Amino acid sequence: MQLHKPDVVDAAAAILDNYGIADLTMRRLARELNVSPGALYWHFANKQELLGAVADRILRSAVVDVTGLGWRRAIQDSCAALRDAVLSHTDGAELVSASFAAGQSATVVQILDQLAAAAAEAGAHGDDADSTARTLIYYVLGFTVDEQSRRQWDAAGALPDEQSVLMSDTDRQFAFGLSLLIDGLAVHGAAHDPATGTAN
Amino acid sequence: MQLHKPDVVDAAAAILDNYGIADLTMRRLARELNVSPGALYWHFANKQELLGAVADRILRSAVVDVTGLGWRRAIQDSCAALRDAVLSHTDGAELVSASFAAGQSATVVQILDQLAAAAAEAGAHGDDADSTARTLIYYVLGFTVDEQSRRQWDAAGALPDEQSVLMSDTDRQFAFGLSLLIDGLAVHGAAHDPATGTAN
DNA sequence: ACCTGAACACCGTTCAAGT
DNA sequence: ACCTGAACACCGTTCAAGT
Repeated sequence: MQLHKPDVVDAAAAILDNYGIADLTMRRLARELNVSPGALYWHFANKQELLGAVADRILRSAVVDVTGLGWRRAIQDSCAALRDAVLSHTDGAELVSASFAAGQSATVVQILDQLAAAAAEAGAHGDDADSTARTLIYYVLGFTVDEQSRRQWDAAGALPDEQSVLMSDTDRQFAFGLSLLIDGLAVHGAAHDPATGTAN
Repeated sequence: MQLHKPDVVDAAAAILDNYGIADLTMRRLARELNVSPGALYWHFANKQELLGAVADRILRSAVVDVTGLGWRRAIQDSCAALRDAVLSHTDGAELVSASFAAGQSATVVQILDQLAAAAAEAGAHGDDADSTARTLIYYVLGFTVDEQSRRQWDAAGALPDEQSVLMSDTDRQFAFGLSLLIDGLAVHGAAHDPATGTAN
């Protein structure tokens, strides 16, 4: 049977989830698919492009509809969905972060656009809306990479889990950092667009 | 002559500056130092530790004295110094970002402490001051990794430089994102500590 | 059009043995 | 204490040749 792009990406995602990013190599992936390493290069120009496709697969659940929510909830929901998506796969934050930095994730760009639209709604103009969106992405990816590496570190040490109905500490920390950005944006929006003021 | 840790780090930094992070390998470094690859493992446990030492070398100029400046300038100056330091070495942002994520840079922790102190001065308590400091670092590292990869991309294409006495666009964008965080922090500080209010 | 086989030019890390 | 030599177990990528 022939090799198709979605099958390759699925197999790559499976290696990621079961063994982590260090084991996601072209040779290992080829072995799993019962093809020679060179075969992958018919479908993908290089490893970066393959990883970008895996990143976009991870981010399928990260694109949420936020129309009509108001800019605050739009930002909160988009960022929460992004965080949840990357945390739900082994080394997902690291992979998406690297693919974003390499300019290989179309989906991150899509999320960036959504966030920029929300920033515009908050009163940021043109360039500032883009800067705001990028700042939000830097925050979410930086936070989640950190969060995920800590998790995996003390998954070995197996700390007492402390689960409850309450928000976990990391949830609160995530919300706090995000609130700094959102409140800062509100200040800027109010300064440049007094009509809207502190509404929403 | 014997191999000493600072010499190894200097040689590694030289490779980084002249050839980039992809060429900073243990074997290449050993070749440059006229030793066998195994020799490096007498002085450093592994590559991560070596890279952490290089990161700390890059960050020597990133630790600035901000006592008595007030929390806004303290944050602005610390972040500007961090940005300048990583941008002054080829792939410096990527290296420092990776070393920070791997928990191998003592200097980033030091900067983190400074930022947390400034956040406390702004009215953030305990955990929130730490969260604020981490958020600032995520921002600066995310921004600079992006900025540096764009620079290197169009260093090949050699776009017209557009240098002038004016602030460059990236300087303004950096300041804008940072102002979101600073203004957000001011809102939180004012909310929890009405006495200080909007001073500083 | 799609894939194999084999090569090219590398990696990080370990470790017995030397001095 | 510090380093060599050599090995182990891999990498990403290319490309003539096959079907």
